Amino acid sequence: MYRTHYCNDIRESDIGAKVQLCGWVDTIRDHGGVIFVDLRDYTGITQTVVHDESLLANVNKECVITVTGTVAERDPETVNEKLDTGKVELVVESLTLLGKCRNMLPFDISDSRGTREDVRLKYRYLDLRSDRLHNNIVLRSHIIRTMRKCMEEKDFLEIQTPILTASSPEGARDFLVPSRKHKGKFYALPQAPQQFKQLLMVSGFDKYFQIAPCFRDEDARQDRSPGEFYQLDFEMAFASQEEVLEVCEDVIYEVFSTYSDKKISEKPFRRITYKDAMMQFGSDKPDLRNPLRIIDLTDFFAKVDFPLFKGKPVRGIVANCFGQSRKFFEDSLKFATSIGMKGLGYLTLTAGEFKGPIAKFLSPEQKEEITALSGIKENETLFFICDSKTIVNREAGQIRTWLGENLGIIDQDSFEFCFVVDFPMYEIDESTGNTIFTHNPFSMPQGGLEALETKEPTEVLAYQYDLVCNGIELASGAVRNHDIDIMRKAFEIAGYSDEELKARFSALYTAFQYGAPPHAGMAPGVDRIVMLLADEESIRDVIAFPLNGNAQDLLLGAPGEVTEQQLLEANISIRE
RNA sequence: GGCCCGGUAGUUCAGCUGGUUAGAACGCUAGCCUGUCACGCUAGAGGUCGACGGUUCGAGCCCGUUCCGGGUCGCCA
Repeated sequence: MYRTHYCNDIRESDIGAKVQLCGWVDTIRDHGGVIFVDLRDYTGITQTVVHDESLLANVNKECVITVTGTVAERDPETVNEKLDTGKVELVVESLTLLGKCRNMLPFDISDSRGTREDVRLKYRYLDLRSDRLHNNIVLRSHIIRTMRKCMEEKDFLEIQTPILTASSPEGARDFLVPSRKHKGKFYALPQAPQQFKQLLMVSGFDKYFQIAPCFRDEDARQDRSPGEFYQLDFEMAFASQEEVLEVCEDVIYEVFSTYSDKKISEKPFRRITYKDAMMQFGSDKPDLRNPLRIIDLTDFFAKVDFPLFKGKPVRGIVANCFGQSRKFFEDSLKFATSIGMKGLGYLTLTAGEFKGPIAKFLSPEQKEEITALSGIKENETLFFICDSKTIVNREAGQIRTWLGENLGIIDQDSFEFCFVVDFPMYEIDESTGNTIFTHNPFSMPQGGLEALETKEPTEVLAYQYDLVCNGIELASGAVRNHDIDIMRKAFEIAGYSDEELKARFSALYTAFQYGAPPHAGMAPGVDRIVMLLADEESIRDVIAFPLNGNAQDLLLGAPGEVTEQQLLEANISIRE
C-alpha cells in the first residue's frame, strides 16, 4: 500500500520500472518547472523529480509522503556520487501527503550537534532521524545481538531478575518505589542483579547472563548516564577467575572485531595487577595506548641532597618533548598546578648534559645513575612528580595522560584492552580512618580465612578484577565469597557485626548455608561499549531516550507530579 | 551539595565604554528560476534580550536575588 521499494533500493537495473517509495522529505530544491525532492527512509535517500508544482502544495521539509513514479537514469553529468542511488532518480507521477510537518523544526535534522542538548532531548524523535544518532541506535541493537549470540553459544542461560526489589544498604543511592499494599514500605530498583545472580548459582543454574538494566540514583558524568544503564551481566558456578576473564575476553573481542576496523588487542588481553597499574600508569584504568610509563624514583631521591624531594615519594616520566615550545612546558606546569601539585620539575638531556632547575643538585655519579634508572635518551625530558603517598600515583597518572595527549602520542586508531586484577580487599577511609571495602564486599579474599586473620586488612588482595579499554572501565567482576565463615570475618573487619550482616544480606547469608557452589562473574557495560564503537564522546548519544544530565526525561516530563489520589494510594505525603 | 561558565529571533551566535528603531547566518513565508543535490536570487514575517528588583536622564550591557542550562569536584560498594 505504501511502498514497493526502500529509498536505498533503486539502482540502474530498475530504470523504467514503476515503483512506490515512502519516507520523509529530506530537502526540496525548487528550480521553477523542475523540483527535486530528496526522499529519506531508514535505509537511505532517493532523489525524486517533480514537474507538477501543485503536487507539492503543503509539502515541506520533514513531511512524510508516499510517491509513485518511474525510475529514470540520470544524465552522466548530474550523477551524485555521495548517494548509493545517485545514478538514478524517480520521476514522480503521484504524491500523497501522509504526515504533515506542521511546525517549524527546532533544529536542522542533519546537523543537530550545535544545538543545545536540552532542546535536542525535548525533540528526541527528530534528533534520532539524523544519520549519526540513527546509526548509533542500530549499532547498539547489533552489538546486543552479538553479545546474546556469544553467550548462548557458550551455553549461558538468559534469565530475567526482578526490577522491583529490595533496597540494598551498600553501594550507590537507590531509586525507591513506594508500596501501596504495605504502608510506609518501599521497593527499590536494582543497582545490579548482584544478589539474584548469586542466588541463581546457589539454585544450580550454573551459567547465567542477562542484558540487565541497572538503576543508580547518582549524578551523571560524560561516560556515566544518570539513573539507568545496561550491563551484560553474567555469572558462572564452579568457575575460577581465569575462566570468567576468558569468557569476557571472547565476547568483547568478538564484539569489537565485528563492529570496528580499529586495531584490537589480541587475546589473551594483558593482566595487570592493581599495584602495578597504580605504579606504572598512576591509575586503575590505564590507557595502554599511551606509551609513557611512570617509574619510581623515591629511593634515588632519598640519597640526593634536594630538600623538596628528600624522603618523599617521587615518580618520574620520560617523554620526548624535543621541539616543543616554551609554552608547552608552561602549560604542563599550569596543568600540574590545576590538579593541586605545587610544581612540576623536569630535566632535559641535551648534548649529553642535563638541563633544568634540578640538575645542579645532582652529582655526576647521580646523573649517571638516573640515566640508567630512567633510560632517558638524548633530547628527552624526565618529569618529576613528588607528593604524599596517597596522591603521588594519581598525580603522576594525570601528568602521564596530559603528556600523552599534548604530545599527540596516543594512537587514536586502536582499542587496547587489559584486565586489572588483584584489587585490594580493603582501604582506609581518609575522612574517618575506618577500614572499608574497596570494591565489592562479596568478593573472595585471596588466601581465604587465613589471609583475613593474619594479614593487615589493607594488604589483603581480593579476587576482584576490571576490564579496561583505552582508559575506560568497561567491566567489573569478582570471584564471590560463598563461604559463610570467610564472609563473617570479611564483614567483621569492615566493622559489621554478624547481626548486621545477617540483617542486611539475609537472603545470601541464609542461602550460603544450604550448599553454595564457588562462583564468579562479571558485568561489561553495554552503553560504554557502544560509545567506544560508535566513537561518541557522550554516552547519551548511544541511548535512544536518555535522561539529561540532571536526570530528567524532557520528552515525557519525568520526574513529574502525580495526582493527590496516587499519593494517597502510595501512602506518601510530600514534605513542604 | 561546592566551584567555574552561560541564558539575546525557531536554531546557532554577534551586540563596542551604558546612548537613536537590538543585528547576522541557517530555518520559515511569498515571488522568480528546467538539472540541482547544503541549489541560487529577491522580498517579508519573526524578539517580554530567562524572571524579579535596584542604580541611572537612559540598562541587552552595571549591581542584587532567583530560575534554567553546561562543565567540574563530591558521589558512583
